[in-house]
Amino acid sequence: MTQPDINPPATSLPDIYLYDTLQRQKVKFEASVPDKVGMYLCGPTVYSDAHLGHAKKEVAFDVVRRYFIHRGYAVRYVSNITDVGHLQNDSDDGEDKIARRAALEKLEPMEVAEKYYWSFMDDMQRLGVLRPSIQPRATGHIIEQIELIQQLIAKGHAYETGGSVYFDVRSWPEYGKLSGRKLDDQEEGVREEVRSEKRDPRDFALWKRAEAGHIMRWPSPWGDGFPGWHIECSAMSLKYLGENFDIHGGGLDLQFPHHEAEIAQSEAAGHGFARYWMHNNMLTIGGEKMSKSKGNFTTLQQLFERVDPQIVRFMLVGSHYRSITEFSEEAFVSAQSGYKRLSEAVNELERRLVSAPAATVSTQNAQNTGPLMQQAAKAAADFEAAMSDDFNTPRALAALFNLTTDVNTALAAGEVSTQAMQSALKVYRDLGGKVLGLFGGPATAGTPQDDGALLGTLMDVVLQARDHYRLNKQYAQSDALRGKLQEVGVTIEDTKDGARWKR
RNA sequence: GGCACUGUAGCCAAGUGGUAAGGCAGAGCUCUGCAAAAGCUCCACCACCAGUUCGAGUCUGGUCAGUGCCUCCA
Repeated sequence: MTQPDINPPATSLPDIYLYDTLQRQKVKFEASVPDKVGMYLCGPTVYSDAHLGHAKKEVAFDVVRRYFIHRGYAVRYVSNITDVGHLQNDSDDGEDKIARRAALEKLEPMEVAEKYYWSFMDDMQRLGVLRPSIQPRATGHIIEQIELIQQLIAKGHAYETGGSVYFDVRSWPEYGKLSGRKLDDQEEGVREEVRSEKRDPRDFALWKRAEAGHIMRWPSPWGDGFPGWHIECSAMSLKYLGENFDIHGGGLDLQFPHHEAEIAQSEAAGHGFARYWMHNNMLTIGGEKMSKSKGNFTTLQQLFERVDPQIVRFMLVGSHYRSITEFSEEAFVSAQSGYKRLSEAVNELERRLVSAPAATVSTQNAQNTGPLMQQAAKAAADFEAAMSDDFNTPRALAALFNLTTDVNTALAAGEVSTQAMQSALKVYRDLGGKVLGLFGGPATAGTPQDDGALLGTLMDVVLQARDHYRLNKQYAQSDALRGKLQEVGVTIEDTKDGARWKR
């Protein structure tokens, strides 16, 4: 992706408010270090292909990041890759997810991690998700994780037993503050614990002893083993973002126990942790959460075979990140049409700007400058207001749609000053493009100047032939030509400036 | 069972107590040889009941329906 440019925000731009899960309300964002934002996002466990639910999360936080950049912040965006195979469940005989996959695919565990890591990266690139500033891997930070565990043991918040180390939940009264759980409330609900080495069934593993045959294992002060699921995020965020970094993000389903455990580990070890917590809601299909375990998922690769990634992204930003997004085939048909409406307006503006350089604009067209200039400014202001209010992308999108009506109206009315067209185009490019991540990919409908010179010339020939028929009122022939072209995906539109084509 | 959350037009989806954004689909009209594109117009008793208020989709209580987390999950 192109790097967003430095566009110093006007002083009148609204303060940014975000919904903090910890405080359970929208709060004004204030950076811990002026003009800088440190973000940590829980990344994928790379043992299978990413699906649409992962895309919702990645796009949601990508937009948050992009908006901060737009507002002039330098963002350090850290998103981890979990390449340690965590257990399928909490019992001793649970299988390691990556090892299981490795056996299935007859690959080395690290081959599995590599394969799905790159598959994930490909998917994200196609979705227009900016690459993280730092993308640390869990297996590359075993030492940091061990150190953190040692700190917890030293402070009496963790204990070793039989080669495993557990976090002592009872030693940390704040455990439960993020998810609003009280230890005693849960007592009833916790299922019977098979393993007896924990002091309390809710204690969670920081380090697990590797049983014989467990492939992914590392030496530690407690013998060969592997890190618990939660500790990597605490260790890596501390290393790359330091204490009291700004924003920690992730899926709502990670709120408990994962994020709860992260906070407990970091703070019990004596480190300040995230200042704001953001959680995206789930993506559903048929009213049910799309998830790997339910098997009701559509992988991004499958999806991209029939839906343009830009359309997928457009659909995702069409609902708020804290709302449930209902996915259906109909949603894509709708998104396709909606996105086309926006991108056509962008294309049309570009076409006009190419064919009507500023120098040729006569002063009598200046009357058209006013309305569109103001409308573009209003769209930008509406967009900023929406995004500043907890990243309300649907409302931001509505501002672009309103502008689109204004643009189409102005263009249909006659010539518009290049200045007005440029300011409208700037709204699409800077806000829809750089902030929402749209209009950047291959989804943008091809314009003649994008295509090879040969194709352009050929089309000119075809259109000239068709014009000839039309001038002679040989409509059967001209319509046949149009029909043929439509069959191969080329649409002809007759305008008062002559015919044009697009695909 | 515990803890959260949601219920807005055919579909998707915003909504910060003051006569319901936006998109898709649909209907009519304008433009057009036709079509497409575009524009204009039309299209919601905000799950239900009660309360607070001059006024409630928006606050409070209750009812119904559904979802998420409490076990791996974005």
